[in-house]
Amino acid sequence: MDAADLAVQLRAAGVGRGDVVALTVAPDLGIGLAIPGRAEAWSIETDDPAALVQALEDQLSPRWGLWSSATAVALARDGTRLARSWDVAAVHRLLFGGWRAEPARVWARLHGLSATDLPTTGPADLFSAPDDGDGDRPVRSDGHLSPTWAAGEWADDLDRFGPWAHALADVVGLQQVAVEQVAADADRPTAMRTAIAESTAELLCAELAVDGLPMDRAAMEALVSAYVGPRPRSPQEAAELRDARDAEVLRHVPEGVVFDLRSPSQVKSMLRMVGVEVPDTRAWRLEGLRDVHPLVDALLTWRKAERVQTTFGYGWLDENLGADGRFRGEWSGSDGAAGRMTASAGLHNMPADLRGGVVAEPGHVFVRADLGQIEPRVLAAVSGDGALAAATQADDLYAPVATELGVDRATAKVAVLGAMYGQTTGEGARALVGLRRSYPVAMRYLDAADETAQVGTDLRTYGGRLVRMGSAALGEPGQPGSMGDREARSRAAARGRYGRNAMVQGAAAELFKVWAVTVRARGRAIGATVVLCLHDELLVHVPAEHGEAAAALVDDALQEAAARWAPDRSVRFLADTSIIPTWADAKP
DNA sequence: TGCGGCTATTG
DNA sequence: CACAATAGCCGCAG
Repeated sequence: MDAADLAVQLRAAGVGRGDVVALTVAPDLGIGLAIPGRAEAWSIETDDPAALVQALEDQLSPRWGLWSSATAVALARDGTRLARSWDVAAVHRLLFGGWRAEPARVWARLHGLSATDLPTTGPADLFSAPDDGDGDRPVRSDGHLSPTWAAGEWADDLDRFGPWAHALADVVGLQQVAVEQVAADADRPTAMRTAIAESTAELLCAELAVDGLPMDRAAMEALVSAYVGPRPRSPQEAAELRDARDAEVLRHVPEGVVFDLRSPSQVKSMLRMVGVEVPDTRAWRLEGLRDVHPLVDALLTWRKAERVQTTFGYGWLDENLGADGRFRGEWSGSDGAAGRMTASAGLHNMPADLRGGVVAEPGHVFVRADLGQIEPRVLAAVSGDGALAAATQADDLYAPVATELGVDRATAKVAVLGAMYGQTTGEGARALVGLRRSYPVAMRYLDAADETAQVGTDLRTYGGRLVRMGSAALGEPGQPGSMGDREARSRAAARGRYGRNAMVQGAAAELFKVWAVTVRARGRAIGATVVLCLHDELLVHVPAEHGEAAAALVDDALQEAAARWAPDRSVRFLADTSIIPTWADAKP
C-alpha cells in the first residue's frame, strides 16, 4: 500500500490535521497505525518506514502517538521530521512523576493494574504467565501488556504491527482522559497544553540527539590544548605529561614526599604539611588562600587542567564529536525533580571557556537567547502575586524589589533567590521579612509547597507535572526507627526546600519548553534549527541571511509561548538575544 | 563490581 | 555551597 492510499483510508477513518494517529515502527520492515477509540488497525509492510511516515506527515499532518522518543530518534536518523506528537512516556512522567515509563508500566497504571510487580520475560515469569497474548493481541488474560511483545517481539511479525499500534492508541486515549482529569480535579487548566508541549519537546530532543551541536574540531582542540597541552601521541607520553603536571604541584612540598592529588584526604594532608588547615579542599574555600602558600595556587591551577583532561579533553572530543563537525549527546525532555531537560556528554556543563569551539557552520550564524530572571518571573505568574507581577514589568526585576524592600539590589536578589531555594540562614533569610510583607501571595505559595513537601505529600506544578515526594533520596516522612529527632527535622526541611524549588524550577522548565518548541515550529520556514537547550537558554543555528529574522522570531516566539503557557498576561518575560558566529561571542 | 563521598562544571 | 543536573576518581564494602 502506498502513502496516498493509506492517507485516504486514514482520512476516511476520521483523521484530520492534528488528530492522533498511533504509530509503531519496525525498523526496515514496516509500520503499525491505529486511531484512539477505533477498532481498526493497519499493519503495513515497507522496507523504508521513515519515508512512508514522512509521506503521511506531509499529506495528513496528524499528531503522532508514540510510545517514546526512541521512535522519533529512529525516524530522525533516517531524515524524517514530525511536527506534532503525543509522547506516551513523556505524558506518563507528567501524570505520575518519576522517570520509568515503559509500555507495560504505562499500560498497567492506566488500566488500574499494579505497576509494582509487572510481568517480566525472564524465567521468574514461569508460574505467573498463564498466557502471553494469543498471538495477535498483546494483552494477557490478567490484563497486563505482554512482556514479550513489549520486549520487541511485536516487530518480528508483520501481523503484529497494527495490534501493537492499537494498544498504543488505547494508551493515548486513556492518557488524554487522565490529563483532562488532572486539569479538572487538580485545577491545572493548562495540563493538556503541557502534555502536548512536553510531547513536542521529545521530538526536539530526538533532533538534538541526531543532528548534534555544530563544533569546530580545530578550534576546540586549541582551547583544550591551552589547558593540557598538545594531544599526546602515545599512552606513554600521556602518562609522562600527567606526571609532569602532578610534579608542578608536588614541587611545593618537601623533597621525597608524594601525595595523590586525586585523593581529597591526601590533598588535605598535603595542605596541612605546609600550614594550610581546611575542613575540605573545595576550590571556593582555597580561593582566598592562594597567597598563603604557593602550593594552593599550584593546586587550583592543576585542578582546572585535570578537569579538562579527564572530562572535557581529547577523549571527550573523540567520543562525541563526529567527522561531520557535530557534537552529539543524548537528550531527555523531562528528567529529575521538576522536569527540566537534561543532556549527556557534558553538553549542559561544558566549561564556559570552551564555548569558543562551538562554531556555526560556514554561511551560518547562531542566534543565542536566554530568558532574563526566569524563575522570579515564573513565580509571579504561577502564584498570581500582583505586586511581584508589577515588578516583572521592569527589565531588571530586582530593581523595583530592592526599592520596595528598602535594600540594595544585591540584597534583593539574594533574598528572592533565597526564598525560592528555601535558604534559612544569612543575608537572604534576613530580608525574608520584607519579602513576606511586600509579596505575600508569592511567599505563601512557596511556603505552602514547602509544608506540603515536608509531610511527604506529592505536588503538582503549574502545568500539571506530578512532583513525587516519596523517593528514597528524600527519605520517608515520619518513618519509624533509628533516626534522631534532629535528623528527622533536617530531612523534612530538605524535602521542603526540594518541593518549594520544584514548583518554580518545574514551571520555568514548562515555559522554556513551550518556547523551544515554538521556535522549532516557527523556525522551520527559514531553516532555523534549535541546536542546544540549556534550561533558560536557546542556541539556534540558521543560514546567515536569515540571522535577523531568526532573532526576531525567537523573541516573538517567547511572547507567543508565554501567552500560551499562562493566559494571565500581567507577567512580562524577556529574552536577551544576539546573533553570533560562536557560542562564546557576546552581543555584537 | 557497585556505591557513597568529594570535586568541578553548568543553569 | 541554598535548588537542579552530569561526570570523573577514590575508597570501601561485598
